[in-house]
Amino acid sequence: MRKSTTSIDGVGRSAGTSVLILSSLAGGDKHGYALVKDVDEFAGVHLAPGTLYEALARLEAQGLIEALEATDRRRPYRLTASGATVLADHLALQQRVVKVGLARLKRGWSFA
Amino acid sequence: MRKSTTSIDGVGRSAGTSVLILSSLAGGDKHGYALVKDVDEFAGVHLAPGTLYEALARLEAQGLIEALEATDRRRPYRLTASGATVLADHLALQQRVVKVGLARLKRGWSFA
DNA sequence: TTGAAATCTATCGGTAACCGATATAGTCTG
DNA sequence: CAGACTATATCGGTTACCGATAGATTTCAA
Repeated sequence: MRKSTTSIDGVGRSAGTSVLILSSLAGGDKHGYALVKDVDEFAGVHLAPGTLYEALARLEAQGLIEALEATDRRRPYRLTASGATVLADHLALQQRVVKVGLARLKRGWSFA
Repeated sequence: MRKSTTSIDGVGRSAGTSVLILSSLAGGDKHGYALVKDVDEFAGVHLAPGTLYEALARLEAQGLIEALEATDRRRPYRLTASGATVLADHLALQQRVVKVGLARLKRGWSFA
C-alpha cells in the first residue's frame, strides 16, 4: 500500500538515514527517541525503530558516533570527530546535487 | 572490501539514486549510459548498471520519467511534469537537511 | 586491419538498508 | 487506574543497491 502522491518510493532511503542521524547529533548529544523526534521536526522524516537502532549500531561500529553512559532508561549518543568530518563531506555532496538539480529545473527541463 | 575512508557505508544509497537520475534528466533527455556519465560528473557518484536500469524501470512505472523512441542503440528517457514536481519537492527537503546539518556543524557540535 | 577500448543495454544473485509489527516496561496525567 | 507517552529492542519481510557477467556495436590507434 502506497501512501503519498508526490514521493519517490524509498525516499526515507534517499533522504539518508545516516545523514539524518548524524545531523541530529551535530546539534547535541541525544538518545534514540529524542533523535527520532528531532529528525521528525527538522527534516519531516520519521525513522522507524528498526531503521533507527540498526543505523545507530552501524554508525557506532564505524566510529562515527559513540555511545555515552546510560542515565535512567536513556542511551545517549555523541557525534565523534570522524563522524563530523564524514557528515560535512556528505552534506557538501548533497548540496552540490541540490544546486545542480534546482538550477536545471529552473532553466526549464521541459521543452514542450 | 571497503574503499573509501570518509564514507558512510551505503552512501550511494543516501545520495539517492532516484534524485540523481531525475536531476540528470532535468538537464535534458538522456539515455542510460549518458546519464551515468553525467551523474559521475555533477555528483561524483557512479551508478552501477544494475542500480541504473532497475531505477529507470521503477521511475518509469511511477510515471516520473518516460521512455522515448530508441534511436540507434540508445534508449533515451525524458523527465515528466510529475517527475519534475517530485524532484523539486525532494531537492527542497534535502536542502533543508543540508542547511540544518551545516548550521549545527558550524555552531560547534563538539563541546570538548 | 585487427584488436583493444569505449559505448550501450541488460540480467542475475547477493547484501544490507529500511520498514512495520510486536514486545516490554517505566512514567506521567486526567 | 487507564491510557498516552517515553524509551529501547528484535524480528521477518521487502527492495534498493551493488558488482559480475554478458553481448553487441563503434571507434581508433598500432
